[in-house]
Amino acid sequence: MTEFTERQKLVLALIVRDYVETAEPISSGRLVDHFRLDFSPATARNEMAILEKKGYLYQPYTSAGRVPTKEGYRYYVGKLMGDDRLPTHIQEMIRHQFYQARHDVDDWLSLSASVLAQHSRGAAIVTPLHTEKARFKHLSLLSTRGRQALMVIVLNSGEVHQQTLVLNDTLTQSQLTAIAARINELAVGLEARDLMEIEFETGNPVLEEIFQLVLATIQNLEVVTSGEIFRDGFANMLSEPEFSEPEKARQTLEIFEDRAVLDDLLSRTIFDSEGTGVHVIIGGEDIWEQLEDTSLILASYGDRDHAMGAVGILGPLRMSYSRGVSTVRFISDLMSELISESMGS
Amino acid sequence: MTEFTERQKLVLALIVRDYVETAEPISSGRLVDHFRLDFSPATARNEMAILEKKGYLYQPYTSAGRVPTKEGYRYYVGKLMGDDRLPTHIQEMIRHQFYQARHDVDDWLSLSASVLAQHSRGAAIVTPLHTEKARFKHLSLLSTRGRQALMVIVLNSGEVHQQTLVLNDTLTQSQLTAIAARINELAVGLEARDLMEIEFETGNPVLEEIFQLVLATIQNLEVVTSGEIFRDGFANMLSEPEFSEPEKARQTLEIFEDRAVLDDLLSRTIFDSEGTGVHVIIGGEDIWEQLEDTSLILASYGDRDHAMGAVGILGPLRMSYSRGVSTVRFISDLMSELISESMGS
DNA sequence: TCTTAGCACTCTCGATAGGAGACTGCTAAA
DNA sequence: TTTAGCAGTCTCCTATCGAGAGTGCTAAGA
Repeated sequence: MTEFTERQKLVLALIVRDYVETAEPISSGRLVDHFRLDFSPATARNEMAILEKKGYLYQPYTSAGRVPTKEGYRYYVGKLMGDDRLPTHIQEMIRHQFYQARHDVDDWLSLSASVLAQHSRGAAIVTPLHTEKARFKHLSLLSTRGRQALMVIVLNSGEVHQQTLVLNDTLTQSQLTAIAARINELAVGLEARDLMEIEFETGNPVLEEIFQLVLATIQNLEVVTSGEIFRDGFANMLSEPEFSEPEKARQTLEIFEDRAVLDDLLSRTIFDSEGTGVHVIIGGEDIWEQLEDTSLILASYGDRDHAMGAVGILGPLRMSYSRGVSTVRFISDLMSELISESMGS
Repeated sequence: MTEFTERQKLVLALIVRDYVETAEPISSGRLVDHFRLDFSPATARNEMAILEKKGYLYQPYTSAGRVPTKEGYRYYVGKLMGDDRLPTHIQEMIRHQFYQARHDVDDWLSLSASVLAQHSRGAAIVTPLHTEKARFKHLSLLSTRGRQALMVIVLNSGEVHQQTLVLNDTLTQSQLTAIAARINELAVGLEARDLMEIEFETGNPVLEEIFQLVLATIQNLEVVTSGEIFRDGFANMLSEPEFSEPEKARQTLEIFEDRAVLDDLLSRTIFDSEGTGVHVIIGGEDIWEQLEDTSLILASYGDRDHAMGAVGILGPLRMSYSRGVSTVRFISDLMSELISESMGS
């Protein structure tokens, strides 16, 4: 990678910052003026020409100001952007909101989405906790109505999965409790592949039916990212000028609504990263074509030994990366902290 | 209400249908031509002038074609629109999809949303089952991780509510099971107000803490529409020309993302209607100002004696009401049928 | 060698104008 | 009561033009 002089880096950084705010191409005059630089517009123009030749800036038309390219954003995020923290009073405010909702972990998730959306002004995405290795801990069966029963499976990681079953007969709660107790006895602590080995001497068909369902559910858990994805704040994005063409807005919203794409992105974030760092995906990084005009800032939370989830935001290329990264980082740290706290000592 | 001649009704109906398709003001010439009417454009113009004077049509500008007003749509939906059914092969297709997902009632909900969105080409909204009178049936406590425990409450209606608790101490599964058993003993069959009367002789603080939470949850259930709302297909709406101005799209998306508004609308639909009919809310009916430019088609499902939920779609005023109504009606009937079936005999 | 003033050049954007085309309402005849 | 004919109106498209913004280049200055 080509290296730049300090002044070139400064010019690039300022153009990114200014463009993110104004959404208008930045001219040499404006740059020098607005940031009170100690060199002249002509010098700035020379630097900008160099940055453009190297592919970090581009001109919408012959005599317009400059706009960062994807490469420009990437360089900015990687090398130029300081790692800001959220201001302390905002951190306090957010913490306060979370502690008010302290009894319900699910509330934390939707609260995360809402806080992320509000502070980053992008669209927020949050997934619940999820483990790779599903190890059976406990099963509960609840009679709900008629032939319906709710099956709740708890895994060792603390991950909860549930499903409403429609059985062949109506069973009472005590019958269901008995069946659940029997399965718990046999299956506790086992992984899916071990569960398959269990032989049933009982000729009880109901028990076997339910057991098969438990088995299927656990196996399924190891493959698919489970649970609901919490979303919020897409409306924010429609205010951005890049979505004034409805076709572009539609395409982006389709990504946001499409579980398949999100699952792919999020699961890579959760399991592929070494550290707990924040991932910034700018313009799809030439892997996801649909994301050409959008950027994502993603981070995982939880801990590798138990279960992890992901939080993130989605915005136009021209988004405030520093605000986004600091918000996402803060929320993911906060979630990790809350979860580890609630695991007790 | 003023009555119209048959021909006036015909003209109104055709204008609505044609405008819904083309999104362009309908001229007298186009109308006669396209529908091969046996009167002349001049006659059509006269009728259109009358319909405009009565407030059912309007002209975007002096010499443009006509567009239906909200009143026009309302008259069309109320008196002119036939009650079409979905084509049989589509019905079969949808049924097939539902029967494939027959083990999980929650899947039915998200499937409903997806099917509604796809067939109506609008944005779909689906709520889970909900009762007005919450009567305690069964409680289950599951140890998940550390101090966290999952509380699952089943009501007599079959409605399930759950919450992750963060307790003061780490409890084992068997301790939790014992506590749940104790509460079940005391509380089965009671309503929230009866639950409040129970006196605790036990000096067990953990039991009392959990009991208070159960109580709070049940009381809460009677007030708030509970559970997640399933949404899908907002991207469809962005293709409509009425949302080419991003500001309008943003406002509409905000409604779609805002639980408060949806809860209001949906709970009215569930509990205020006499029959199981389909409600069409056009332009907010002068009650909801935010809905001025949108229409909703809503219906409830389930049965009044147990629990009900709502399904619906949201679209621009210029939406295909006949397709919308037939889709919503079919889905709500199908859901009712599936749920009553699964209640056994 | 690096920086900067000066200047010609390019391109967008907004305003203005004009004309084609689409529909209407009205009038008068069938 | 219906309809042909017609004048009138308004939008929308296109073309034109000038102002303004910003650049790249050149040549002079530090």
